[in-house]
Amino acid sequence: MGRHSDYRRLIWRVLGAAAGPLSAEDLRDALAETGIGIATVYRHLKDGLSDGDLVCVELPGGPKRFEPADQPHHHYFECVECQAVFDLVGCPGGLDRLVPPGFEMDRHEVILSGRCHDCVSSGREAN
Amino acid sequence: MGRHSDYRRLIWRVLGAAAGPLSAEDLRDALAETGIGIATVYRHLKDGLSDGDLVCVELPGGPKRFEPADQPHHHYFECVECQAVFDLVGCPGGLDRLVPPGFEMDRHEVILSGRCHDCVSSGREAN
DNA sequence: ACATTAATGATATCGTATTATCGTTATCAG
DNA sequence: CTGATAACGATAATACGATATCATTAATGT
Repeated sequence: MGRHSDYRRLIWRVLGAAAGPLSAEDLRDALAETGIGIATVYRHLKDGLSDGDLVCVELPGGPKRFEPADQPHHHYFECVECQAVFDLVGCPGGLDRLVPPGFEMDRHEVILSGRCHDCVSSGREAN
Repeated sequence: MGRHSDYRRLIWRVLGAAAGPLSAEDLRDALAETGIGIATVYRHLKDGLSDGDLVCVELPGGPKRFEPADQPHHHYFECVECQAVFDLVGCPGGLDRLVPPGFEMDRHEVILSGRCHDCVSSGREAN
């Protein structure tokens, strides 16, 4: 095997412990001490997608983010200050009544945005 | 004045008649007969944003889309077949209860996806 | 007619996220 | 030790949306 075949394990561990989906850069930063290169991060993320272990989350105006595939249906909160994305629990009902006649909905996404706990309590302000 | 100062009017007319927000490319295609260039489209869109006449809508994995600013709060349906985006009327309630303690929500977005009326009735299938 | 100005189109350039290339290095088998 | 293999890092290349540049042309005023 190659030099550090445990990078994959490290990435999985970081993703598993995260409060929400992480981007490739987030992961590289989280593992900066190990000296991991961005190419390696993308490689493992790609493998994870093919293997079905990871899912990709796209939010408006940001890079692709990734999280373990074995999570129940949920949505996201994006902090406008620190750009972090947090998983939310639960799902609002009543979405079906928004669907126009003749349309067929098979997915939905709910994205809340505002300031996260840390940014609120540290008083960071939008400018 | 310049050659065709009515491009702006044309763009506004197309946006006003559209079933949802349009991208710069959508607009160029809609006005293809006029020979409008993509630079002109972007120029007028940019002006519209500065003037507050237009708003920008970003959906995951797509280009920026634009629509008139004088519309009531609403959400979107994106067709996975033809990629068109449609305005929806109404807004599901109960989003506040998704906000974790200590977080402050100031915006939300709801995006439904599936197949639009035309793609359903014409039998186009996802592959 | 002539000069001025503003709008335009072609295209070059940019920014950013992502992927591909390739030489290097660690690990392992014989 | 030697050769093969797989993982790696640096970085070149790509994709694509958006912007900047610049010469051209239409409308306007004189």
